[in-house]
Amino acid sequence: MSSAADRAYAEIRGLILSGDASPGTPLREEALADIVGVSRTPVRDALRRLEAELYAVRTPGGRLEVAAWDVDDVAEMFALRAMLEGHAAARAARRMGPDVLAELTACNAAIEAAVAAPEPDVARFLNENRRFHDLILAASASARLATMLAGLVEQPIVRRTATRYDRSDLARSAYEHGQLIQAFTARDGDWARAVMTGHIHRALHAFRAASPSK
Amino acid sequence: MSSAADRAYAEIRGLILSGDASPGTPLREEALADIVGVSRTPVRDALRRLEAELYAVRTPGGRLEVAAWDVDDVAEMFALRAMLEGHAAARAARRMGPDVLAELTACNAAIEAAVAAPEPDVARFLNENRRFHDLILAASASARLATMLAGLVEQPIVRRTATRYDRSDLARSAYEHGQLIQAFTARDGDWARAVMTGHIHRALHAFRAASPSK
DNA sequence: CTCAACGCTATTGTATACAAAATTTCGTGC
DNA sequence: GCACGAAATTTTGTATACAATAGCGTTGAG
Repeated sequence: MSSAADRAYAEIRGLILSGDASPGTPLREEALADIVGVSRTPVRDALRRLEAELYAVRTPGGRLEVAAWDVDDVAEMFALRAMLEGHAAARAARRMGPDVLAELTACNAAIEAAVAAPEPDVARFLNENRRFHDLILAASASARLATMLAGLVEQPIVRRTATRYDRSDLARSAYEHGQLIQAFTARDGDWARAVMTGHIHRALHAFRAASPSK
Repeated sequence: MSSAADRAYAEIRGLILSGDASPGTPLREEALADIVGVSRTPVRDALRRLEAELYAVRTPGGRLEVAAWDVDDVAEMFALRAMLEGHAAARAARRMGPDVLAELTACNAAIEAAVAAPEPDVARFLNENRRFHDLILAASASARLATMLAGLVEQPIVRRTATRYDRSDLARSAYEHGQLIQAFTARDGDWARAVMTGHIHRALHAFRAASPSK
């Protein structure tokens, strides 16, 4: 795909998620173009994507600024993720082939290894966890689901949640993945949906517990 | 908002939904710019939106063409709508104020009037039906839900479904709306979700029944 | 001193020109 | 006649210039 527009997207998104651009900060095309080192055109493309994903919101006059995500917004994102990933798991269960099943099993073995290490390897946990969920999403074979979930799975939020996990939380996560694999093996969509929904909801509550207010 | 880009979006979307641009038709920026009567820039904006909403898909080489929606895709859209609008109804039930409740009641009265007419007024039914669902979506107070549902509620599909309805189907639809209002009055989110989910699923089956194959 | 109206500036929207990439077509060798 | 490759053409990506519009400050009157 396009290089300049993608770099602009990644860079601006990084500015927002890192907090360098705090909520309410105006997102001016020319200023961002200078920062990224490209012209306004690819920056505009990037801003449109960020707007569609609600990283940026439009002021009455048509200007863009960094969106403010409060705790409720994040909770809503988790709730939507729980529904959509649950749906993805149900679809995947009906479509799962032995090859994907083997990949998932290997992936979760890596997760368990990361958890079982003397000092839990959180970075590896996160990478493999992401891969696990991506495999299921791919197996669900729904382009629409993939598009909708793209803007919903915030690695920075997942990370903030996971870094609050102690070893037992991480182990529980791996255990739930194991249950998912069982549900896939049994081709039981309802079971897979239930496990996945619970899986995400537990993450929500871990995030909530780690949040300051409310 | 921007005028040229919006007109381009509406016009190209119209070409796709009307069938004038059949699935697989290449969407070339310059040709579309000539058709709409604007330059490539707003056309590009429009195409990006259409791509995000999966009206257009990208070929390996980065070119865009009209997406092919088969029956399964439409069924998936209904399934996602059922989940998301069910969620919206549940949220709305917890947030519903007496003013919105009154609007919904009036709106459904208009729907019942359209159904009860000697010759059912399908156009009015569709308009008020859309308004009914929009009111609930607004009451759910979730910008993210609104964004996700925007590309999912295809009026042309809703129309194709509704035009297959006989009077009893239309009446059933109005009845289900009445149940929703009851659930909102009782502030019962679970009830509202259940009714809304069923409401959409019934529409899916009406659509399926009217579809040629499968 | 306050408020409103005007003009200026900043910012986005649109058009066009140019660069890069991909596809197609034509030619050449086997 | 077919396959491979290179050039030409088409198409998209990027940059820049221009137009339109919203926001803001200033100035003047009441």
